Amino acid sequence: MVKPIVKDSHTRDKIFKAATQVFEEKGYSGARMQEIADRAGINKALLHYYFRSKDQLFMAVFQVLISKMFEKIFAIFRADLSFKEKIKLFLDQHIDFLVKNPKLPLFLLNEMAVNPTVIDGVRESLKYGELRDVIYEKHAKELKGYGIRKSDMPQLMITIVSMSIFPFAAREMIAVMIPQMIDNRKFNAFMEERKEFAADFILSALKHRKK
Amino acid sequence: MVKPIVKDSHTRDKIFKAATQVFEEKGYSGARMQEIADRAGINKALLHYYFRSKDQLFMAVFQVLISKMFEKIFAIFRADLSFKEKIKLFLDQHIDFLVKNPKLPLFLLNEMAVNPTVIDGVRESLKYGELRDVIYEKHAKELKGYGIRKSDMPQLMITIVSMSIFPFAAREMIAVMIPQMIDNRKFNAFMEERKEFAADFILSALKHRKK
DNA sequence: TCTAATTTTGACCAGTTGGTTAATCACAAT
DNA sequence: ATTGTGATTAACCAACTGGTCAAAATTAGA
Repeated sequence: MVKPIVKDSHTRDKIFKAATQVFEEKGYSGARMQEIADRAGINKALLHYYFRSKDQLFMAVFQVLISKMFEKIFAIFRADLSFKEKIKLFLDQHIDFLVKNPKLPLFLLNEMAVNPTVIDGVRESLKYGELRDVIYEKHAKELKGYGIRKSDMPQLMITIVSMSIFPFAAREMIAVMIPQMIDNRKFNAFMEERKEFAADFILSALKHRKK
Repeated sequence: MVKPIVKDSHTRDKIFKAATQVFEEKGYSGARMQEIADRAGINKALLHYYFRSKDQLFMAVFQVLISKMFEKIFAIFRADLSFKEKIKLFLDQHIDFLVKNPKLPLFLLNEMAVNPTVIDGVRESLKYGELRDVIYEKHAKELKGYGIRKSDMPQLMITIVSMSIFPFAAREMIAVMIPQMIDNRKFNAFMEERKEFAADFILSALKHRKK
């Protein structure tokens, strides 16, 4: 039998999945190697056999997760559509994605804030500068019609992205303030509703913008 | 000399401030009692003299911070102004507040997500249900004119609040994607700009809303 | 089947962490 | 000065945590 390029991918995978869960739930400093081992159904020593240290395991997980998140966002904005259509597509697809990965936003934002070192390992996957220019060039006419200058792009992009991300990051706070939102199905229904609400909101804002 | 009601408030205060700093920076599980003691310039044992345990110290800090945050938000929305004016006032004052407390949003959101127990200790300070109704009743006419039904209020309120909070929660991610934002002054200028941008954005969206 | 490499485990270790304790210090009241 | 009280400290401890290691189990190849 051919020697596999990576060590037994079955066990490695179980570890990786367990680690992803635990890190997302508890964050780096709250996560325990023992718990990851338990959830993977293996010995703690085996964890260090596949991933030398907690840091290395964490970085492996973090890199995959942040790539997942950004690939999704970038792919949508790179598509060949009008800006208006892109906004709709973005809200639709990104909210679908986040419903399946509800803990992702807060996990990524928090780890980056608490330990900015993690950023060095992923700077490459996040070259947005290029994208921002591409977006503006591509839609210059449409956006100018809305009174959006190139210098307004950061404000606009952050606003759009926050529409989908923020409710997930603020999940618990929302649950406290609107008790029926504690129920996952209710919250997901709220996010389903939000696809249309946010698209209408953004497009109306753009159409009617002063200046 | 009169016996003070609370133990020496000077030391207690130094501890509380140091704890606030450390918890905000590292989160509960990343914070170390030793570091808090060091920053307060005292012995670690003295920490436990004033606050029995890490949990107790944390809850004290957490409660004060979450109250600070919500009092600010609630106070503004309770004011006697038109909805339009409230939005402007909110963005103005809340962004000013967050510029002075930039780590607050992510800290609160994350701790609530990682350890939902903390919520029990502060449910009282967060009775929003009442407020939502008050807001809608008070501005029913104005909001109906914008095509906002009572059932849309959560979508709208979350959108408004995210305008100020999200950029602070996503501070590091923004810094990665827009390198000049690494500079604090640039970021704060961006948030200053955002006051007007967000107000225009929201009000235009409302005015021009379909349905 | 035998052997060598790989995978998995239990036991163990050193450093860290929250927390305790008994002693000391500062100081106000007698 | 003495005494009593609260504030502060150094030293210490038990539990936890990431990580190691040598031995055992499994697997693949000759």
